[in-house]
Parts: sequence; C-alpha cells; structure tokens
Amino acid sequence: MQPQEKLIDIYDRLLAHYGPQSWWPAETPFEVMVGAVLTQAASWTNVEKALTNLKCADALSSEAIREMPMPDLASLVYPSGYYNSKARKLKALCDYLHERYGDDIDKMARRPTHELRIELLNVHGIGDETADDILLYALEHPIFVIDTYTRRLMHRLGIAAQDARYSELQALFMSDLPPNAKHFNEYHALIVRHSVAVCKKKPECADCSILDICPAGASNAQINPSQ
DNA sequence: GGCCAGGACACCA
DNA sequence: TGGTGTCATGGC
Repeated sequence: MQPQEKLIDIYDRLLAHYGPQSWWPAETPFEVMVGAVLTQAASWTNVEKALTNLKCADALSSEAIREMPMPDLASLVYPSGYYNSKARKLKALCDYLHERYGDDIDKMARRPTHELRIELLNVHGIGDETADDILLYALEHPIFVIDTYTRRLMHRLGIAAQDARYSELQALFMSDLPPNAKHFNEYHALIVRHSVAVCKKKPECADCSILDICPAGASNAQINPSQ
C-alpha cells in the first residue's frame, strides 16, 4: 500500500470508529492559542485546570495576560506545570499579538501561512508543534500538526522512524494529503483521540486493533516513500 | 516512590 | 547541527 493510501486508510478507520471530533476543545481562537502553550509537555487535564483558573480570574484575554504581574499569571497556570516558563511564554505570545496585529486575530489569520509560521517561531516559547497548533486550530490554516501521539503512531505503523524529524513527518502528511484545514484538523484530532483511548496495559484491546497495531512492537521503520 | 504526559529553550561541543 | 540539562505538576 502506498503512503498516501495508507494515510487515507488510517484516517478512514479512525473516523469510522471514533466519529468526527470537531476539535480543538476551546471556545475562542485565543483560548486555542493559550491552550497550545499550556499543553506543552503536560496532560490536557492539567491544562484544563489552568484554563479554568484563567477564566475564573477573567484573565483569558491578550490584554489581561499582558497586564497581569508575572507571579499572578504563574499562579493561575500552576496546574499545567512549568508555571514560570509558561507564564513568560504566554506574555511573549500576547505581546506579539498586540504589537503585530493589535490583538486582532482575524487580521492575523488573513496572513499567508508560511509567513505566520515564521513569525510564530520567532516568539519565545513557540516551537514547531505549538506554531502549527495555532495555525491549524486557531487560524484554520491547512497545516498538519506533528505531536508525540502522531510521531508514536507513525512509528508503530511502520511509516516513519521514531527519531524522524518534525519537518520530515509533516512533509509526509502534507505531500500525500490534499491541503484541507478541516481534514488536517479532524485527522490530528482523531490521532489524539485514538492515542488517549489506546489501553497501554492491554495491547490486544479493541482500540489498538483498529489500526492493526502491536503497541509493544516498535518497528525499525524508516521514512520510505516506496513502502 | 517512580514513571510518564500532546515542548521548548539555553548551552555546549 | 545535534545532544543534554532544565523547567514542574498531577495521575496512576
């Protein structure tokens, strides 16, 4: 099976099993951006607590985060871990939004994808994955997010090496699938949904068998278009 | 008590 | 360019 067929097959199976996910779990594009930073190396349950803290403090806005003293912001995002680092990252993100776009996210979204990506990567605390989270889920640009779940799944399916570079994995999806933000959104959301659902202690469970994966059997797969 | 979880930065060779 | 240490909480 060619890579394109394999990727489409995986998508079809996940969609058939889990149904449409309609991600990201947030009420506004700005909340998506904040969540993308807070979820760095953290479980989503902890991120939800931090987001709830920000909402309860009426601090889930670019202006509020910019004006809030660092210790106060750090205490609000405390449950998501790395609270000092993440408070600094959120302030850097909000400074960028304000200085570059006057906090107008619609205006920001109208910029070309590749230019936005470069801008975002120049903001402190925003790397490849966080930039792509923001581009896809907050701004609805057609770009595929490669996270730990995606990386692990691709490795287990024999599509990519475990240590494959971010750009390599992203190119795999971007070159083999049509550039459609809705599909990229749904596909990545399904991968996350599946990864969270997969039972680590029972490799034989139904969620694992959806994709014919043996979770314990990490292969020596390499990125190879001929596979 | 130890391990793991949807990263990114700073520093060094 | 790639490897390593650091940042830190919460669940199991």
